[in-house]
Amino acid sequence: MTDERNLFREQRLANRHRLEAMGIAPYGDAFPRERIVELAARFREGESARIAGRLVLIRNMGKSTFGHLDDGTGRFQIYLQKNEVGDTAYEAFRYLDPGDWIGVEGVLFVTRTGERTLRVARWTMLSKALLPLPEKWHGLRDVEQRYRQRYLDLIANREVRELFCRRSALIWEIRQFLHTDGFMEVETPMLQPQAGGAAARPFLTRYHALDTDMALRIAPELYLKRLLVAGFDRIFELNRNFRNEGLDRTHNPEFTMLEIYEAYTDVRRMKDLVQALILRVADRVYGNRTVGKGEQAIRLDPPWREVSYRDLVKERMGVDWFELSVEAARARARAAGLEVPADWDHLLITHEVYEKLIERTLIQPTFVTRLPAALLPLARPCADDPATADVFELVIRGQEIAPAYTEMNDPLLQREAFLRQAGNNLQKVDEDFLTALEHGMPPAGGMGVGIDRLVMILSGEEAIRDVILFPQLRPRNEG
RNA sequence: GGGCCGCUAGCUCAGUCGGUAGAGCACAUGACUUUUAAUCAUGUGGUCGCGGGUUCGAUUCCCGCGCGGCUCACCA
Repeated sequence: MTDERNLFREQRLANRHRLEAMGIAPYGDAFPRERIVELAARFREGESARIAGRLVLIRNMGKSTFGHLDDGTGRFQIYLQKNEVGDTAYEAFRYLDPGDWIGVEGVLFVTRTGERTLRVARWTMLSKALLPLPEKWHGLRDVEQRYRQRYLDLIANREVRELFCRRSALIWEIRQFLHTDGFMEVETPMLQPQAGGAAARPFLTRYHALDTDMALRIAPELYLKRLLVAGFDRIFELNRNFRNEGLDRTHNPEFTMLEIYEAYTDVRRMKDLVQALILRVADRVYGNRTVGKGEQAIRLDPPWREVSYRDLVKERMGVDWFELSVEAARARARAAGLEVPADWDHLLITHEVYEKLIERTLIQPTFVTRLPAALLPLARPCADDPATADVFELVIRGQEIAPAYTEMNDPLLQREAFLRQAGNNLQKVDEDFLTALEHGMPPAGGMGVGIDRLVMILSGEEAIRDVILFPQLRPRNEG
């Protein structure tokens, strides 16, 4: 396998040496040039042009040769004639291989079959490729290689390239939207002495200079709230979180999260904000409010359904669900096909019902409101019912896209909630954060938006690794 | 972590009911000065993922391992 690969490499190395023997440097210098996308827009026959790119196709016809140049903005056909470029330059062109980078200049014309083409007067070597491009008919299909050598995937598969261009445009659009709305982007620590703001296993590491353990953040929440204490009224952070959990179709250990906080508001403002944000990117980046295909097609046109957690559970498990004894609830959940350990209380059973039987059925955008306060220590309880939190979860295509809270800002209640969550393990309570709260945090609404999942939904993709350029894979080891 | 499936030429794939393998593209050589996944002719290219077992003989059957995919579990 390696020998075979080397054979191709040897042939290309031989071509490199032939070029060098002719006085042509295989790795050339900067080459000022016009982008192909711009050339295509201003094309006029007879005018001159200067472009550069990767030579993706070569069709040699004896004393003339056609090729296609791809510069990342587009593709353009080039044409060489032996008597035009001269014997030496034409001879040297024979030592080019598909995948090489070159620069060309010449005059524009239209071929007999109507294709816009550059007749090359001079060409310049920019970079020799020693390894071949993926197959030109079928592209690169091998899933493992697509992820391990994503650059080949991006060369060979146009739709993959477009997906990542859209992802970039989406992120730009979100930033622009928020800046226009008066939000300030901030950067808080990714390396934290104590991971907080969510319940997940962190990646742990060692900081030698301080001789102390550190964690990669699982969420930026507790630092962003410190900034609310500082008096910033509209802030957001758009960056990576790290969670040391399983790897599957919807989970990557590092993923991109947008967190937004706005002082003097609550969860209802977040509802309007997330809807406006998603519609903005759907309109401007995807140009469509219906995304995905078939039964999975998502209609983003408002209004979006809003329903309480309680009502959803009653809808699925019976109106008397919340009056049932633990034993009766357990029996009914088991009858519905769930595995329910004997020591679970009513709250845990109910949440299992929600996660396993209900959430995945919510395909169209749905705000699930009033979740159990016991599960959400960082949210403020509802005024009319302290057992439920004043929150929503935006669910689309069965996936949680954006949780939003009216944020907890009472330091005493916050401490109680932390202690309940930590099982009175004092190690886990973030005292620095509680101290900040004791200095006074204004009432605020806050929200997290899972960017990878949002891109998945808007792009109609089912696997998170298809929307991450370099998804996590098991490292290759020697055989 | 469990279950199932996959791994054959550089790429995309076929195939061998157990007798060491094929196609297209790519690559090489030749022909061709407006081609379009150029065409035509000739040719090169493989430890059939790795290791072990059964067998006269294993790419094929069995076991283990590696990597990947799907799925279940875990994951507020």
